[in-house]
Amino acid sequence: MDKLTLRQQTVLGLVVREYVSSASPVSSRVLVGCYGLEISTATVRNELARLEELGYLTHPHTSAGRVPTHQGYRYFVERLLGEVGLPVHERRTIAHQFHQARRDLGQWMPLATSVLAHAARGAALVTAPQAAQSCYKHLQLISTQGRLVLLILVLHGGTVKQQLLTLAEPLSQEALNEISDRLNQAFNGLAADEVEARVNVLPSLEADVARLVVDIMHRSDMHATKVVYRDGLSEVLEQPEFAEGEKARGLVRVMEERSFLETVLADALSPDVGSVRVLIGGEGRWDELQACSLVLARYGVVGFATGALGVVGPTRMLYGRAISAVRFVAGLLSDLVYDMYAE
Amino acid sequence: MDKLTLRQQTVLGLVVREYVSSASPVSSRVLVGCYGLEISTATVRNELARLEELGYLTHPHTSAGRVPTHQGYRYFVERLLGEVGLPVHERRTIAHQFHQARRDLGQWMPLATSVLAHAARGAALVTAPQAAQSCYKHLQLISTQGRLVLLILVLHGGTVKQQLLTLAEPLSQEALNEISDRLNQAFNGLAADEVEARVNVLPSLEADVARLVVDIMHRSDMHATKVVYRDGLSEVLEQPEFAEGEKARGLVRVMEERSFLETVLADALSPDVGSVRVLIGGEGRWDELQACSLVLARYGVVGFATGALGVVGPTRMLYGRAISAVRFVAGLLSDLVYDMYAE
DNA sequence: ACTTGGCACTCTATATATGAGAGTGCTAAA
DNA sequence: TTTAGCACTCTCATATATAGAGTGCCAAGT
Repeated sequence: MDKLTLRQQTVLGLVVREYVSSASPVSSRVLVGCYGLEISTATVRNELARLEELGYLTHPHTSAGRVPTHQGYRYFVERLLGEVGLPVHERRTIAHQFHQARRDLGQWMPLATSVLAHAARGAALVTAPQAAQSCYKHLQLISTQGRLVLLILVLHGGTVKQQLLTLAEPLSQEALNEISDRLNQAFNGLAADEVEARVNVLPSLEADVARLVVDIMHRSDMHATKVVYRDGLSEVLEQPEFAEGEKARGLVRVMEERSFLETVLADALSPDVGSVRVLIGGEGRWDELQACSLVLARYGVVGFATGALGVVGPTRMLYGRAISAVRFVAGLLSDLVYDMYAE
Repeated sequence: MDKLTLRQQTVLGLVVREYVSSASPVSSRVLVGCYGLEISTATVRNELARLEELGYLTHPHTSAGRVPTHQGYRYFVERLLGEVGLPVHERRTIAHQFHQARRDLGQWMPLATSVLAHAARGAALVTAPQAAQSCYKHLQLISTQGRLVLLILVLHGGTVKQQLLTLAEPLSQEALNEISDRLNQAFNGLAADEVEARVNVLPSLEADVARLVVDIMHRSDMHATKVVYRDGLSEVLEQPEFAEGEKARGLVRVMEERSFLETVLADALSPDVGSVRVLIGGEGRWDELQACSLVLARYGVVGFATGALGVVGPTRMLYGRAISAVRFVAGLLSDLVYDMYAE
């Protein structure tokens, strides 16, 4: 695979960079003209032809310049890109935005999504952190009207679940408080199964509530990664590859189809935190992503809670930017998760 | 405005219906052929010309059929549409879906959005209910690590706010529980200002927490209607008016721009619950919506909490469907708000 | 053996012309 | 007031010509 000569690597790198920035097939002339190669266009053409034979480039048609293939992008990302980072001033701006919003948990996910989209110049996807195992923290029953009661369940890590339940007969808020207190005493820090094991020793009403709690916790654990936050789609649609209506529609469909995104994330994401995965053109597994690349990472603390985030763009994407943006935002979110879960 | 003869009304109605279903300009021939009018094409042409003079129809070009103008759609919606309702089996399906999810508060908004999008055949927007005035219900402080504490605040109506705070020195979970209990005793059922008035009589630590609570409640009250849930965008992009890339992009931009949608909702929405507003082609006020119509309604219980919901589609939209879907879903959500807020 | 200038060749994109078809507007008669 | 008839206009699809871009390859040079 690494049979490319140094000059071929240079040429391939230049083709990718030029195509990414210009969006039109790259000719031998601009390669020599704009990048000061010390060789003639004919030589470049020979190299281009060789790179095409090897599968790194293609031709839209006979008299057009070269365009990278998926294999070409992959080689570029893995061997030519080198270590990249977001510019310092951009890192600072982002860190500042997060600092401003740091107290308000409700803002973190939307902010992360929006920031990621802008920094990476693509569409951003972020899922909320998902605990490895739900762990009971606090419960509160709140009377609304008649027999209808609102159950607020706080899990370890700050996840909040809201659920309605209907009592056999109305109870005062005081009575509900007492039940809440007793359950909090009994269940503090327990996992779903441990709560379940203690259900039977409780009086019937409390047992009912506890069963509901177990149910909520189980559901919360089973939930596959669920895509929640999206932003920056219109930025991607500005790209010429989506100028045609049908292409644009395809992308929007993909971005709206939660179950599809979940599958892709689950399939493509490495289980460990910190490493960034690049998925180019669907990697032959997802036709819908033929024209797209994804840059994905997991964030959080393995064993406690993790979430996923990623950037979607055309295959002709600013990989350097996207990768460093994903890495940076993942780091910020991991810090938050660490703060929330560490004891 | 109501100077149209009965026959003109019939013709206008047919043109709108036919154009909505076929998406191509309507000729006098199909009008007579498909709808069994007892008059000749020439007569129809005269009526069409008259309707065009009056501003209800236009011509894309000399030899094309007629297309409704915004004014034409408005007349249709206000005087020709009549009372419409969703088919019974559809109502039943939707009611069933809501019934299934009725206990899980977290599901209501996404479900409402998705259901609305499908029923109305358009893109749906739904905002979470916003209390007229925040009212303290319950607070819980949860220790995470060191001096970092998670504050969970439940407001009347079930809204939950999560916030981080940093203590001057670490406290045990037991100590935090005691503080929570004391504040809950003191503040139960109070509004933000009332909480604020009692801050000074508290010991310093509790006063700090209380000030934060006041801050959260104030922020929650100030928040303008905030668009949160969106679905069905790709359904709208299937429509031929968005086949061209630039048109599609425009729509996506509009749907992604929260602040814009907030403005439109705030401006166009009537303050009372129950009435459905139809906004056609931006009504001259919003150029970005030139090609779109919105069907909007407020839901909830005035004085307690209300939210907004709406459908976005091309001006050539199924107004009857959209209006009845919006009305129906608004009713379901209003019931939920009623359950949550009524005492 | 590699590099390079030169040139024929291919394919796209753009502009232009042409004809069929759709649908109207108008006129004159019922 | 309605209607049949017909000329007129405009679009859309198809065909054709042309300019330009860029390659592939050959033959000569290093």
